[in-house]
Amino acid sequence: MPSMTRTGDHATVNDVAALANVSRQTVSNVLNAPQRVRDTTRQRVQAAIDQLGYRPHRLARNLKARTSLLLGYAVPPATGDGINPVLDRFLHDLTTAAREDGYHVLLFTPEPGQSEAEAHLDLAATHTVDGFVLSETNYDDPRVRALAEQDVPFVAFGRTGIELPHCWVDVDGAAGTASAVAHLANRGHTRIGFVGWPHGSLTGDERLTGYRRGMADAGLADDPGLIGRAPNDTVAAAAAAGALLERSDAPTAVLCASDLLAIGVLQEARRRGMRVPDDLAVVGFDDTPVAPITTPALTSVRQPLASVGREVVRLLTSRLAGVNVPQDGLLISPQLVVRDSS
Amino acid sequence: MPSMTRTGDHATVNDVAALANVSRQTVSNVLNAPQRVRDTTRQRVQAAIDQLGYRPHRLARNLKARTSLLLGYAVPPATGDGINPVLDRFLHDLTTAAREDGYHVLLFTPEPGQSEAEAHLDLAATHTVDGFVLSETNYDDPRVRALAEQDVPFVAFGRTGIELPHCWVDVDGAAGTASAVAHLANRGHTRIGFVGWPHGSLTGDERLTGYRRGMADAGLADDPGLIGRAPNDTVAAAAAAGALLERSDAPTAVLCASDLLAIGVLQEARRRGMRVPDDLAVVGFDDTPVAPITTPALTSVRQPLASVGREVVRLLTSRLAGVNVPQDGLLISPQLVVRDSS
DNA sequence: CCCATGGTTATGAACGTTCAAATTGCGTCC
DNA sequence: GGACGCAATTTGAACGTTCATAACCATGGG
Repeated sequence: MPSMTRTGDHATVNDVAALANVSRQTVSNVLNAPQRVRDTTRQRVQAAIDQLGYRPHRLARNLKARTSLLLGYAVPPATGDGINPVLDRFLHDLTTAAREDGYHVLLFTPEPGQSEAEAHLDLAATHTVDGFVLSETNYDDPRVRALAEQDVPFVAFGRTGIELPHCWVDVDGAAGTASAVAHLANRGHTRIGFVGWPHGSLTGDERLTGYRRGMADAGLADDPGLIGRAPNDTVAAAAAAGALLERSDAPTAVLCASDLLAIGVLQEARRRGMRVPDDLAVVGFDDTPVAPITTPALTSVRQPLASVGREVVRLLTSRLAGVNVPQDGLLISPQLVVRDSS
Repeated sequence: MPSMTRTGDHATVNDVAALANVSRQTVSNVLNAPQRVRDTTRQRVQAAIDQLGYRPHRLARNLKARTSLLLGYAVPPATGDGINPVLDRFLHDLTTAAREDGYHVLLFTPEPGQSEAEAHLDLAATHTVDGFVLSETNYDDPRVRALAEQDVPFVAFGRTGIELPHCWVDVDGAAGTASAVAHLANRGHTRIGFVGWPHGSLTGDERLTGYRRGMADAGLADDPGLIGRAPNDTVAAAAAAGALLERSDAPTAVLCASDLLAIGVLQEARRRGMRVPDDLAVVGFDDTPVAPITTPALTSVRQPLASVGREVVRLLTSRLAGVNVPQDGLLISPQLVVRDSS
């Protein structure tokens, strides 16, 4: 059995110092700068540490060091329907990357009646966290504006179009859709449709832009009649797909701005008795966990969330460590995962 | 424009005290016990607080109060395939409930080479968190054993079979599958199959138990030939379902231990040209976000994750506040969500 | 006139750690 | 042999807050 006793409350540097007959500072040095301590003393102190099961008190250490070693992340409000592409995998990667740099992740939500931006500023002002990771940004994101104005360290996963200098990391959605179009063109498709979100979403606009670029690159006509829009649910997507498929010059392939939209398109194809991919090829975006288990398995553009998480944390912790990080963006290319639907 | 200046570093109680011509303790009282301070003084201090934009320093306050006001949660390792039923929704509810009680959630993962249990003990010993929330427990969970032995406050979402006194909250999986069987029996099914996980999972065994109880309650025979087992992926589930459907006395309905298994069963049914629910009814478990978007939409047993999160946090914070919480369990009944597959 | 009273404010200490500077120990060089 | 240099260790102070206690100050009663 281990010698750890746990008499109730925990030992402090002073307890260790008393037991080892040294000063508290020497105990501190054994832990933080062992080369400053003579070997014989170090061993004596270490024995005392082991005997008492001493662990330094994080709050005390951090207060002195004026750092919390915490990165704040506002857990996004649950998006009623649909599969959140981010939370699932991203948080794990974020947490792991943070640990590698000596940080932990603090989750929070705004108080009732408090905006997201206010909640962030509040945690920064009280020194609860050292910096923030943002996700699911959009045009003119108020969080980015507020934090950038107040010089609070943060890195955003996603762009905002805001001119204030700030760090962001994003997946190159345009490159993703463009490569999906190229893939479909290679398969011989010449009429490739697109089902995207309504106007006003930066991510959505990016993905549409990439689609257009991909069409141009493949030498295909940019026909507005090939483009449908729907909010992010399957029913709306099915309706939008239906409208495209009604046309005399209906597309033989449909690229979607999300997996959820793609599932709606798959449902509409099945309803019409069309076989996928023979009669209609379908490609999604995000490569959510459902993509491999749709029927047929969905070809989708995979977001490299692990890389994003690592880069976001690396940029943020570098800045927190005083490194002069360039306050601009980093684009990471996604990768097309080809399955049975295309 | 606001008067907040942010000259760089933040103001402290001493700065406010100096500006308001009072002692630091009076400033503290204005914030924590306003009734002790004369109105005129209080207003003068408040004006100074506003002018300097003073916010108390969390670390300092918590060090003095000997509490971190953090609840630790180990973000579960990403389950390669499949949809994690927990992380998505549960974390949001957990965070919100924690905030209501004045706490935040701290995410972490074990260091390489460190067990989950060790990682928990480490954070407790360094006073990084005040307590833990566990999820995805199983028989004889080493985390529960370690934390209970060391008297570290925690509440588990899920049972473990461990005899040491400890708090847990769980969804009554047996009640869930039993009610699903009742539902299927009401629909006229007499041969109801079950596709569950391999032996050795407490959650899985519970759900099987409930299935058996439901069959007995409905006066149906407990036929081992109606029970299939598969690891939690669609391919294995399809194979298991195939085996059941090959039998001469094949089931007309199949209840599954998870939505993912149910999706595999749906795929197998489709492969065989069976119509759901007419030729085969299928019911899942967890009501993951994919359930509404399968074809046909999947009937599933919904876990009341919001309630679980609230209860878990309430129990934990009560214990942390010194309330003598009974160290035992709380079972919450899930609710069947009937959709098109049954 | 002095002291008790009770409300209000101020002071010292402490939470547990580490930084900066002071002190000790000890071999070495002139 | 004493001053010097260097390594090892100790001491005082500080991080920003709050607790416990002391001091202050009017007011009213004996």
